Amino acid sequence: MNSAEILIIDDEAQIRKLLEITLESNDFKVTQATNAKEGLIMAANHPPDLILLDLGLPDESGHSVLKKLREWYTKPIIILSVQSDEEDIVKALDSGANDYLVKPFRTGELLARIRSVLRGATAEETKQVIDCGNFQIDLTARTVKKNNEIIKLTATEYTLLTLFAKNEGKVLTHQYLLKQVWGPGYINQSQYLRVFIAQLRKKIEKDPNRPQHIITESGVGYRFV
Amino acid sequence: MNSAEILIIDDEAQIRKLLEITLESNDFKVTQATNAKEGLIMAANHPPDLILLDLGLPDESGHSVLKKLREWYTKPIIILSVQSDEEDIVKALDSGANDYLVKPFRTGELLARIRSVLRGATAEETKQVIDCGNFQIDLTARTVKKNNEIIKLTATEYTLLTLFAKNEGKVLTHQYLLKQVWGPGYINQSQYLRVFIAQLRKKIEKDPNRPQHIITESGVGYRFV
DNA sequence: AACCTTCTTTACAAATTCTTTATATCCTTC
DNA sequence: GAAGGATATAAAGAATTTGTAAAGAAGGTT
Repeated sequence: MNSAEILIIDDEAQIRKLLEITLESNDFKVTQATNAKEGLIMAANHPPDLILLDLGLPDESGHSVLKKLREWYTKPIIILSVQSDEEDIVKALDSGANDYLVKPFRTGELLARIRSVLRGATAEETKQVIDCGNFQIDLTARTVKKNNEIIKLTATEYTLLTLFAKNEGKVLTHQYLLKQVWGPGYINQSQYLRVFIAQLRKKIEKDPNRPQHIITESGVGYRFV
Repeated sequence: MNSAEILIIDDEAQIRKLLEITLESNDFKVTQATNAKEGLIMAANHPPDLILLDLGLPDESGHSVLKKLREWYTKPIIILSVQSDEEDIVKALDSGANDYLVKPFRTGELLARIRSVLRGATAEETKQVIDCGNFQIDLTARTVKKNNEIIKLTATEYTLLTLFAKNEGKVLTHQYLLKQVWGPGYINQSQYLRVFIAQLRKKIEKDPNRPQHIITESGVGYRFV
């Protein structure tokens, strides 16, 4: 769900390992560079959503790397540095860094600061949409669209449809469907199912008489394709 | 050249004076509030470009003030606090603060961090007005206009409407709406919702009998389009 | 104190959805 | 191709949910 990509540019193996574990356990995708040259190449080849940059690199000044990155890279850059001098912090922030943490840093705070700077950048939420060709189910908005028009479904119809969509290709027995949608006490009310299947087909199928999505498996249940 | 307006919310006169001198000598325009209540009113009456918020206010928790501000205020907020606990920092950043400085802070660093967050804010278009075609919601002014005329909405109606506007297209359940607008203890008071939905529709819909914005999703909740 | 605004509660009307019934259609098996 | 069970569909009435008006309560203002 998170899956933002973070590039770590740091020469200390210990720090890189710590960051890797911390970030990956928080659903971030992590790539790593051990020096300035490598970092700049990796950032250019595959621009990440955020860069964690150490100022104390062996081959080039961190401030210089920051300036080079900011010539084209517009997404957030957070500086990690052992230097706590005001001069360094001001210089880094004025060169385009979004934040500056002094090592050793607290991982919880780092994560919060990462979330904070990413908030502005990745404002769009990941939509969960199931595409069924003929129509689409938007799970976050809880709507079903057909030809870009919202189809009105009752609560029960929607529950039934999402149950099908989440088990595409599988045969769902009458008992299972009745139990999931209406509850365990309704496993004998097969007529409910027939009524609601008919209503659903009327709403989503092109030709309800020849259903292409909700297929009946006679004597067993229904299958969604 | 700068002239960005900064609101200081802090009860310590010394800090306020220090900030005032520092900021004004750097071409910022400064306004001040000495407690939470005053701060919220000043921010609402004349929204500044940035807010410096002290967490240790006498009349209300700083975290609470931050949350109230973030309900409508989209520009940068920097926290100044004597608290250096990770818990406080994470909580503040996750509540929408853009940065967090521990007192005593270095003025040069503060200025650099102010420049940093202002840089991002001006780059992004801070959308303060939500256009719903038929009418517009001005989040900074806390007003709703229809045909360029201001519609009078009560506080509750406004909260409900902005909640809808911020989640356009999504179905919001009764429970969610009740929890967000009235609080967790009210999730069973669906009648409140019906009354206020009716009032809102009367005010914003062309034909309240045939709502085009607030759509009811029977058995589930409402959807705003 | 009288007034105004807003919130809360009540009562009933209207709309929607669910359940049931009735009947038609399909499919399998002999 | 006929019989019988399973499935499909329409339409009714029953039940639930939602909409609306309006009265009472609470709080703030003049």
